[in-house]
Amino acid sequence: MSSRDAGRQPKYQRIAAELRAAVAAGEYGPGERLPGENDLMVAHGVARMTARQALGVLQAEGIVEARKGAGVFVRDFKPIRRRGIERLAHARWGEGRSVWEADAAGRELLVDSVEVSEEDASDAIAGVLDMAEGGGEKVCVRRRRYTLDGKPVLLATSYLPADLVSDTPITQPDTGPGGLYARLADLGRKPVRFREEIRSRMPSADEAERLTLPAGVPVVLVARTAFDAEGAAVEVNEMVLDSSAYVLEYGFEA
Amino acid sequence: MSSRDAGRQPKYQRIAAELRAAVAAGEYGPGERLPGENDLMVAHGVARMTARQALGVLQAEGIVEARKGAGVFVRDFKPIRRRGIERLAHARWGEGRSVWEADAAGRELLVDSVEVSEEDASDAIAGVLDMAEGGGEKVCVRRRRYTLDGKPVLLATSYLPADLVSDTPITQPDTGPGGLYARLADLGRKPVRFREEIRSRMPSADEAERLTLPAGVPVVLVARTAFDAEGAAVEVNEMVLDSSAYVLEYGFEA
DNA sequence: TAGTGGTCTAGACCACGTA
DNA sequence: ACGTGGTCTAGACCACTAG
Repeated sequence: MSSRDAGRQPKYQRIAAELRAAVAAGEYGPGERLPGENDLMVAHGVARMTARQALGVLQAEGIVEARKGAGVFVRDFKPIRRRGIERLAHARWGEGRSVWEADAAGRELLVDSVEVSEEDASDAIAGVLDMAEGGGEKVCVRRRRYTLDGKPVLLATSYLPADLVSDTPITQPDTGPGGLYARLADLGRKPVRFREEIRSRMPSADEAERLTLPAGVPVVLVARTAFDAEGAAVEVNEMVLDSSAYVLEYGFEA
Repeated sequence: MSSRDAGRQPKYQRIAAELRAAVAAGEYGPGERLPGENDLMVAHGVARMTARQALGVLQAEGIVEARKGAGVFVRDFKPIRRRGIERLAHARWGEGRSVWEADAAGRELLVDSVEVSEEDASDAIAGVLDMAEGGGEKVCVRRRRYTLDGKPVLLATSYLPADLVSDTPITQPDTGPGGLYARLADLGRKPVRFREEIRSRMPSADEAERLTLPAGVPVVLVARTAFDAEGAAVEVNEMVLDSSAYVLEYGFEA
């Protein structure tokens, strides 16, 4: 460190803190450009790598996004709401205003790509899904990607027992009116109960690419298991969500 | 770049990919030490900052954790399960057990610190909570931190209308048997319905410190609103969870 | 005490976006 | 064409942890 230490904090942390405060104070609004590496070098009298490190802190925090050749910009947060109840049932839940705003108004969630294949079940899937006796460990795998206003926001992978769904539209890209669950109903295996397990972590390199995630944006993992009237697990759907695009909502009674 | 480009990828990405694969293949198990900066410099013939950058990638992905003066180690993932339904069933909290103690599966989840105060409601909270007419915008705020096996994993902040809970144990650090919701029941405002909103992002510097989070670990935010029999929102609980410590679970019917 | 990661410098060349 | 962020080098000193 060259001259003063300024409160026992590393220079790059001080610079980061200053920028963070400025963003929080609204000096730089969503989408606006921050001082770049060169600006910070001059303003604080530091080397390029130090200015870079300061900006790296804000990127890792998800506050800011760097665009090559353009600059560093304040990120925006406009999620959509995904309701655990409503989307799979008709019951209306939770009147009253919500804590986080999430407007889906006028924005389109579309399937971007569909891929269907038959594969050997992983141990994790085989352990959850109720496979028929002697039916092997084959599963029908449906991989889809969803985009919101053109931006990919969700990767979904469904697993179903292969012998259950063979020779049905479920093995086709287009499952027909009502979708997957309507076809399961046709088979007399209509899902009536669901369990969703949720966690979060940083994306793998592959996930970051397929969701076009900038640095500092985690993914939310939702694993949904669908049970039929007999309590058999007929489908497992593993979803990977862009955490900056979604607010999940669940309701339940005491 | 000095000699070969090796597939259009930056050196540090190649090194990171190699280490990532090695970890995935089990060459380095949870808790084990990876090659350090010096090792990578020698092995790949790169400068210190480049080796550092490679390790930085794995840290940002949450795969690995650096310990000053010791080395870089593979991180472990041992979450506990938090069930949305069972934990609030009145069969549990109605009879002397508080909400959070309910699911310490073998491991101990303890309250680390409690802080109670009366504050002006933020716009977000005031918009959600049903405040009495003319009762002002004051809210009772209860801040708690929970630790699991000594490690902080959850920050919880409850907001309740101040005029509703004044002169009750809710304004005390210890709310008594059955906890907060039992006291609301005493007031004839027993919560009967709940809504939980969930999102995820990287922690603020403050959150990272209070949860002792290493780099590359996001937080999960859970905002729970409790409604009484009249449908009035009597409590909002904003929680910040260490994402590596929790799996959330919800169940519902079609 | 020896080795580790953390911070920092002062240069360099590149690919990219915007104008 | 110019400025931007992205990558990289070859040094340096420090604080911390472990043996």
